[in-house]
Amino acid sequence: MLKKERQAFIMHEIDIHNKVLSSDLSLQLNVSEDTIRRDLQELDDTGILTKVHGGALSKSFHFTLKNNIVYSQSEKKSIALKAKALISDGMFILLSGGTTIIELIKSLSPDLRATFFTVSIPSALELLDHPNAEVIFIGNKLLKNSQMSVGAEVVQRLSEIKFDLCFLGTNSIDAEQGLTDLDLEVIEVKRAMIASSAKVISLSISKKLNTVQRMKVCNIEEVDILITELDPQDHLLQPFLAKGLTII
Amino acid sequence: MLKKERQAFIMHEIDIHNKVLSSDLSLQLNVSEDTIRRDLQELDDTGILTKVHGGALSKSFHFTLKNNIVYSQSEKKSIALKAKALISDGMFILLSGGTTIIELIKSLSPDLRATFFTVSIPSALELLDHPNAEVIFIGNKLLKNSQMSVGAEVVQRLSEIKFDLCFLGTNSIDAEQGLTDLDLEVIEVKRAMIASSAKVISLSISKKLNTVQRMKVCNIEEVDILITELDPQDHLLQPFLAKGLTII
DNA sequence: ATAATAATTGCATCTTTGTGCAGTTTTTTA
DNA sequence: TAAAAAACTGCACAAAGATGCAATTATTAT
Repeated sequence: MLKKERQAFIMHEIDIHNKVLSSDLSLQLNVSEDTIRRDLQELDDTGILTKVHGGALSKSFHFTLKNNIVYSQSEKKSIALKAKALISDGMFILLSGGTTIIELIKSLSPDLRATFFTVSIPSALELLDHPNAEVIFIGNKLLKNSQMSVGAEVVQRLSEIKFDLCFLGTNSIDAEQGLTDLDLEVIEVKRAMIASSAKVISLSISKKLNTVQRMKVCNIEEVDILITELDPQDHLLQPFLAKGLTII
Repeated sequence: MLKKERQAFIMHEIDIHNKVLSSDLSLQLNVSEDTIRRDLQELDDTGILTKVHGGALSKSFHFTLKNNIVYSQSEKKSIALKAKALISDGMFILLSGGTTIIELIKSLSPDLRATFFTVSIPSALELLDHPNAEVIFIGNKLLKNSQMSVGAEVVQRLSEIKFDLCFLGTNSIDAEQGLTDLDLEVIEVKRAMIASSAKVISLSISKKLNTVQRMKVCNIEEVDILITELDPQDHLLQPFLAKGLTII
């Protein structure tokens, strides 16, 4: 294969995915990573992509990244690590949206082979970066703000599948009021998610504990496991323990 | 064999494969690689191919690489503007993935009120930025590379809805071979998209015209309208006109 | 037709380019 | 902060390219 061909392939990949990994390209094109790095350097020199540690980004993507630098919160990372331990090979796992869930996906071992279902586009995109995850998006009408699908069609599809684990990036959780949320359509979907799952796990940073929104999703008893960044002995968690939840 | 004959053969190979290797040509034409190199140099001087280390590339191929960002973008914009004119309020519109489709979505008037269906995540995300579009994602298993959903479930859902317009960002379109693509699962979905739509519109930048991939999606007659950045009188488009397509 | 001239081609030689590898340094991650 | 991943550097070697030269082939003029 000609060098220019290889570089055209790299640009093609960049067009599609907005990013490339040196390691992937090395495998796909059957040349050493050094060669890929040299190609990326050349392409960067001509200015049509931006080389970064590990690979390269499209010019436009790099621009957007620079404009919203996200400091990924250490609390969410700590929650993600605890949640990860519950997942094993072969499971059917249902994921909601939310930054905590994104952290969980990022922290997954690349070797994990499981089937992930989600109704959230950001979660789906993050899952697609995982080399061995089977990703299934339950689609229908999309909400503009939350970028998740809602509606009867979604509820129906969810009811047809039995999931091992359901991870909810929870907005508001309270020992008395249970899970609550803002949007009627979101609530319907969350209820369906909970109903179809053997174990429901709520991921909540501590400041979301004991907060209540307008509309009820379900009672606290429907949640099996609550994961926060706090120590399980923390006094904030005692009401949930009393309700029979497992705290991690 | 005359020099001109040899060079004609080289150009023929370039037309078919978009590239040639000096070593291959040397064997096929039974002359030394030096001679081939001199031929390629001459052809490069006249500007009808681009000589590179190891062989030569077709102009269009090289063009793609060199001007990836700026130029092909403007072609796609021109296509998007022509396509936009076909859309009006209240329509049910089905969109594939691809950068040309993204351009189309970006160019839509903010006042337009229509319902958009898609199987492509990038298209869905772009649609969500439109203030008045109703966005419906037909979800199922997601392909890692193309970020689109595939599978029987998708085909089934598509078959249940009747769309006014279907815009396909076409990979390969040929007057004789029709639409072709690389991936079996993608083909199944595209077929279902075409079957459920009153009008099928193919958006193709000119360099995708008269190219063929491994697997057939449908005959050219199934496509109603072909939109390119070229003038409808362009000779490249005559074969499609002859097949009864509307050219814009 | 044929000699003179010009163009084409292959080969030998030297130069440049492309690629992988080993050792070291930098960056990222746990 | 230590271990792992990625990057960089210099080097070796193979592949491809350039160039001058001689042999062959084609073209032109007489």
